[in-house]
This record gives sequence, structure tokens and C-alpha cells, in this order.
Amino acid sequence: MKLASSRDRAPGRPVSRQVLADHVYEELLAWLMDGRLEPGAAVSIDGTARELDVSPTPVREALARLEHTGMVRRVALKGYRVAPVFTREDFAELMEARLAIEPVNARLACSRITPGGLADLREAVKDLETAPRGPSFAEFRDYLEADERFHKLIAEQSGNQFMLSAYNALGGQVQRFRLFGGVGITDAEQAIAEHQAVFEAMASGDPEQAAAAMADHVHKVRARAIADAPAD
Amino acid sequence: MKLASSRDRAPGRPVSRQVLADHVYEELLAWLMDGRLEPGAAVSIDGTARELDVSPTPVREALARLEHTGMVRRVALKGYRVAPVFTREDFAELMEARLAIEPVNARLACSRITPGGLADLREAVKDLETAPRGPSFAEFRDYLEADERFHKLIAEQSGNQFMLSAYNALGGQVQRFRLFGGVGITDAEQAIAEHQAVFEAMASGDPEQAAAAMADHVHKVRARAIADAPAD
DNA sequence: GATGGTCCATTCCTATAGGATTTGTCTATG
DNA sequence: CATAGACAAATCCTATAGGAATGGACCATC
Repeated sequence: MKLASSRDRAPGRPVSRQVLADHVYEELLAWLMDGRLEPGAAVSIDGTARELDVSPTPVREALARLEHTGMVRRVALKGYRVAPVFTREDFAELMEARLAIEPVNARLACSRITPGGLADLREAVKDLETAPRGPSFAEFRDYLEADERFHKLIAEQSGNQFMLSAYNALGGQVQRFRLFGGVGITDAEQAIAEHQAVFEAMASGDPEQAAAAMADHVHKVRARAIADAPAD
Repeated sequence: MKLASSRDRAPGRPVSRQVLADHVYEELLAWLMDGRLEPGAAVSIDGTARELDVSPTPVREALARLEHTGMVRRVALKGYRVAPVFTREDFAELMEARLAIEPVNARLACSRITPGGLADLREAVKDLETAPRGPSFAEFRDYLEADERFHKLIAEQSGNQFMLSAYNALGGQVQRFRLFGGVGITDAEQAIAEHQAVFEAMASGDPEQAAAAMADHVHKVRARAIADAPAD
């Protein structure tokens, strides 16, 4: 694979303002999101550089940025590895944290949301409804994407940069939780209804109801996942 | 300034497991904490490399890691800059986020804290009491350090890696808020009493009281800062 | 005086080279 | 067979070099 270098860009065109390290970052992120990199797998700097046909330097920078998302871990002199699969305890902790953060985001967003933001949210809910839901990852990828987008939109619409940062500190982890024991989509209809409830509360402009709906949603996500979890 | 390279390390000693980029990271972090780098100031990669007598490569990696803390910002092809001073709005947002996160940390930590953790907390409170408090930064540096340590300890003792990540997402910012209009320490006695209240609630093993004490503390920090804030 | 163009120093960005470390394999020895 | 040591390949880490972009100074032109 060959990434477009800043050198072989047609002159005169508006500068992309994006350097090679940014492309590498996005590519690696896509790999992680797609599940192309399995948990625990080594992410070699030199190997990735060869794969993307760039030098190790931008790969090193991209990985350094990725480390803080929690999706890869680094050990000095040993390199980077994809973060291991979630344990049951990890999952419980993530839900505990989401319960602390996401209802607050919903409450804040509800009182400040713009018509445009509301429209984006409506679209995410709609995509959630129409996305195909099959047993394999490829078949519910769009569903997960819409789910993630819904929650991220609310964090952004909170208007609080720190709450957004806090959510993003969970962001990569929220994606990764789908790897928790290979749990797929269960009771999607119910989850969709919960998202609709959050959306409607936000649309009606009732912050406390929005927070309550979000808390209820996270609670039920946890309950469903625990019910489906494989035995240790 | 010359950092110890891994090359000129005495053989046979236990390996430090820390590479040059780690040293650069810590050095830059110290510069930022100390206020040696003013908000808005450029942090040149080559310049820092010369200053620390290393090559630009580890500096680049260290800065990439620092970026996500919010203490430095990067613009492609233009380099890194120390994040600008907090505005009144930034400060309000930070306090809002702290109110969402820190009481939860206190509640969780209270139900899981170990005797050792409690001892660490007691020490932080004690340091807070005895730290000198003068008008200049150097004179209340220890005070701020103990304050930060107290809150970080609670985040760590929460036993929830995600809540700790969320807190750390605010971490650098919590430090930076002291730059908010140059506000120093006001009513330190009162702040110390609030910390003591949090500690005592935790020591008594009442999670809800601990959460309430922490919420009360953050509320009052906000109130004091707003009262002291310079006019825009 | 304001605008626009050219030159130059600084800085960022990427590639490359080579030393240092880790890891796996292979062999020799008890 | 188990263990220890030697070797080799892969990888990480840092330094260095040079192309590319930025920003400012200087100067010409309107």
C-alpha cells in the first residue's frame, strides 16, 4: 500500500494541510476499528512502515499519538501491541465510567443543542434503524458505526471540551468493547428504542429527561451484555 | 542540557527500561508544569532537541504524546505551541467536567480504598496544610503539587481505569487552570478544610458522603475562582 | 503609503543508516 | 530430556541529511 506523499501532490492545488504522519494515524485507526488487527497482536513500526510504503518516522509519531487512546500499548524497547481483549471486569468498569459521563453529556447537550445538531442526531438514529444486523462483524459494522456516532455527537454537542475529552478517553474503548468475548448485537430493537428515547428527550428540550434516558440506556446495555457474556 | 543517553549507561546496572523519548517527555512536562513555557509560546522541535542535546526524533515522539494532554497544540507544518491561557468559559467548562467526574471517583475510591491508599491520601492532605503559600508561583508550587496529588490519588484509588483516564484527560488542564488570569491561592485555609472533609468521609467509609464532600469542594473552588477572576 | 514579489533563515517533515536490544533457533553439555 | 550458551534475524531507537514549507525582511511598483 502506498500513501500519497506531500511530494507528489499536484502543484497549485489547495494545500491539504495534512502530513504523512496524519495519514498513517488514520490508516492505523481504521485498521484497529475494522478489527483487522487482533487484540494482542504486535504492531511493528518497521513492518507498518513497509506496509504503507513510508519511513518508520511518521509511523512512530502516529503510534505515539494512538497510545493515549488505549487502543495500543507500548513497552519500551519492545514496541507496540494492540490492547488485549476486554475482560468482564474491564467491561464493568467501562460501563461505570459511561454512566458517570454520558448522562451528563446528554443533559448539557440538551440545553445547548442546535437545530443542525439535532438533525445530525436524528440521522444517526435513522442509520441505526436501517443498518443491517448480521452475525459476522462485517454485517453489523454500519450499526456499530451509527451507535458510536450517536454517542459522540452528544458528547460534541455538550459544548464542553473537557467532557468531550473525557468521553474520547473512553472512545477507543467504547469501540473495543465489541470484542468483549465476541458479543454481537442482541436485542437490537430494544437498543434502538432506547436511542430513540434519548433523542426524543433531547428534541423535547428536557435536559433531566435526556440524562435519565441516557442513563437508562447505558444500564440496559450493561445488563444485556452481562446476560450474553460467555462464562469465564 | 544533556540527557543521559542509553548508550553511555554503565553496563551491568539494571536496565532503566526508559528510552530517550521518555526522558524528553518528562522534561517537557516539567517545563510546562513549572510555567517555564508561557502559554502561546512556540515549542520548536529542532530547538528543543538542541536544548536537550538529543536529535529531533525523540522530541517529535514526546511532543506527539504530549499533544493529547491538551497542554500543547499542533498545527501541521507549523509546529507545536503551548496551549493558550484559560478563558473564563474554559474554566467554567473544566469545573463542570470535574463535577461530573471527581465525585464519582471519590465514591468509588471510598468503597475500595486500601489502608495504604488512605495513608497516601492523609500524607497529601498533610502536605497541603504545611506547604508554604506565597504570592509568587515558586512559593505555592508545593501547595499546587499536593493539591493535584490528592485528586489524582483518588482517581487512581477508584479502581476504575476508565475513570482514571477520564480524569487524566482533564489532568493537564487541571494544572493549567492556575494560569487562569493569574489567580493564585485564595482562602487556602478553606480549601484545606474541604480536602480534610473529603478525606474524613473516605476514612469513615461512607461513599455517598465522600462524593458529596468532593462535589462541595469543586463547587467552592469554582465559586472562589469566579470571585477572584479579573474582569474580561 | 499600500500592495506585491523575491530572497533567506528557520523550522517542519521524511527518508536513511547504523547501533542497541530483544527474540527465536540451534547446538552443546550435563 | 532439560538446560545453558551462541548465533542470527527482526525490531526498536537515535542520529543525520536533505527536501519542503513557513515567516519575515527587503525592495520594487502602483
